[in-house]
Amino acid sequence: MNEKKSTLASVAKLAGVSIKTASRVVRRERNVSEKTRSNVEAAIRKLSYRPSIAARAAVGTRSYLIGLVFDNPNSDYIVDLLRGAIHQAREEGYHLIVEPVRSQHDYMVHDLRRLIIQSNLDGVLLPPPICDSPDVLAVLKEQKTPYVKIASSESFGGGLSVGMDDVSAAATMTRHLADLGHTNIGFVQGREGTSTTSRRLEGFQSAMQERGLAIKPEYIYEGDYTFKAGLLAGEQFFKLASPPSAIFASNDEMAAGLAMAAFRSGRSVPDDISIAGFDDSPISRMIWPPLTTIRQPIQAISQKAISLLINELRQIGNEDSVVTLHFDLITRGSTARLEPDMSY
Amino acid sequence: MNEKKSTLASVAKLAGVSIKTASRVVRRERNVSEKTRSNVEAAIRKLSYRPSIAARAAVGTRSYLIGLVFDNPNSDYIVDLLRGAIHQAREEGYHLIVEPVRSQHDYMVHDLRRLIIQSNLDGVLLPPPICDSPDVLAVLKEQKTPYVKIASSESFGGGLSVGMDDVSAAATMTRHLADLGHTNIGFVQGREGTSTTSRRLEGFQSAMQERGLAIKPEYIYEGDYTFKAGLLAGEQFFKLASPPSAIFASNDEMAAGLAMAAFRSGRSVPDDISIAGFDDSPISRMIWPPLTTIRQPIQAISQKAISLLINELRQIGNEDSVVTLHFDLITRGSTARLEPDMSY
DNA sequence: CTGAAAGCGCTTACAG
DNA sequence: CTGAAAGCGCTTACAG
Repeated sequence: MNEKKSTLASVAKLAGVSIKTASRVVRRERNVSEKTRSNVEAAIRKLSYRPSIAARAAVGTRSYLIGLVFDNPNSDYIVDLLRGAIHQAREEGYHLIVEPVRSQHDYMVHDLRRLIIQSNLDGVLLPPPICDSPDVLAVLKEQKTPYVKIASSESFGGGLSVGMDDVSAAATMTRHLADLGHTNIGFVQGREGTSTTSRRLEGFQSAMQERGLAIKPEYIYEGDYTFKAGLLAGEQFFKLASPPSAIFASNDEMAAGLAMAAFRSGRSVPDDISIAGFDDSPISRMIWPPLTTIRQPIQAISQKAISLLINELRQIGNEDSVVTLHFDLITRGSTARLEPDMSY
Repeated sequence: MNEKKSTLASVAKLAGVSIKTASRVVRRERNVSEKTRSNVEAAIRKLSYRPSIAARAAVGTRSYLIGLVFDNPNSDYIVDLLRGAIHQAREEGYHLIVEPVRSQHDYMVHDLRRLIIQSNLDGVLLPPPICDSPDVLAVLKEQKTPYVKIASSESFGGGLSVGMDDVSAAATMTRHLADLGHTNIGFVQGREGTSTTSRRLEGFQSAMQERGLAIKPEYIYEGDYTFKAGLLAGEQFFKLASPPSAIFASNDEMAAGLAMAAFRSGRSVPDDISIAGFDDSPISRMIWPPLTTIRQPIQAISQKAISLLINELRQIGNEDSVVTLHFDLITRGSTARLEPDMSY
């Protein structure tokens, strides 16, 4: 109950060494004898000592502050990212400074520069889409501030990067639908110009080819990641003489739109039509039946990103500057085996 | 471009005063002559000086760190709260430490205590539902850490509190439906036991009475804030011999479920049935037609909350310890005037 | 491998 | 109304 903050001095005293030596152990420097190290470590444990970030930062060279700069309309994504990043940062003795920006505004670059200087940020975490902003990367380079990009398009701008394999995830979903017996599979694309859009399409196409299934032009709809695009895609598909028996949308919102279109045309999901999404966003569980989808390990991604960044700051370095993490196929009620008597 | 961090010493030098006096101006203390003050303020502006939070914190008494502790599944709400809080905190020279917790876990209280001690938090911001946790309030009181509750149920636990008038918001929405000519108005409640649920019901009831409209028991459905509850509510309403011509759901997800039920029963929104939600959450714009709803000034609420908290920390004090902010009625496509020939 | 000294940018008592 | 001094908890050179 009566916890009190312990200091480096108290640790040093308990271990019978100088403050400097205690500091060396805390900071995992070399040149400490094994015996001294274990003595100090025992004292640290006993006093449950954690270095004061404030004092460290006061010294000047480092702030032990990492910025999470975001301009992303998807709050669920951001909060998940935040959870992973906070956890890892705290683990390594860093604080996280969250900064929401509006990338379309001119003063965004100015604000960012000010934030970096003012708060003396050691490094910055860059989720999409801001990770693909040349202006932002230019400021970071000008300020010589290290950064990690999350799910960036390719190796744009260099630097550290953590992401997921969209191509193989989309291929996995496509194979799932094929495995359920579907051969007429529709696909709804995301917004043109974003890297996920083309990579998810690529995964769909490669799996279709792999299974020897035809990709009919009328089964591909150019969407934009909105519910309404899914609704329109569904209306168009269901007007066809022979509509697809399964549709894979590039995200969950469009899949929800497809489900709405299905209901409006009197079709039942998944009995009459299987629908699959991507992202495992909350809407995938908000509608009925819930959506089969792809889950990204968002927290793991941001944890890894922080970890790469801190290794860089400590000049430990990283084996790979680009890390790709795995995804999960989540099967729920919106997809089902194609019943032979249902096909026309 | 070549900005550099300016220090209190540089400000003092430029203004021709001691560091201590410069500090007094920065901290808005009394006992500084008008002339000296304006000199120092000019120097501050010229050097665009901002105090180093780290150095301040190193001194010990204050950390200039405010914790935002949350356990809320609604990410959009949290991110909005975050925007307002970050903005205001930065404005006042504070940093925000974000801490996601899981209130059902036993170690949550332990983690919170540790966070407060470790990071030496000056104060804490408590959004719902954690603002109603007796355990959390107990830790805060034990640590003598000031806090502000957001949208707390009544004056539970004392302390500072900022929220919105749910009763009057629900009444406003009900009047809107009555003004459109609806007399048979259904209502879908939220989850039993939460304070918003009873307050929104209360607002509905009082406005109905005010307009002399009957509240039929079969027009009230006990929901739980989920999409599915809205779906089930709709199915039940539409089975009635004379269903309502307008339905007001206690949140947007349930309203979206109602819309889905309407479509499935072959009804058109808003021509056959008007539907209204509450919260102005993203789903209200994700479905078609978009929902008429109530918008809470979430960012303004968290700004005000931070401002109250900091006044408390500075021992300036606040006029009111409980602040209620206003809401907006957002009319969109899901509600329409009741056409005489449509009523049966 | 270990330590005594100086200093980070600020604030808190204490004087005048 | 204003200032010189001491110190916050740590780190960075510099010695030995």
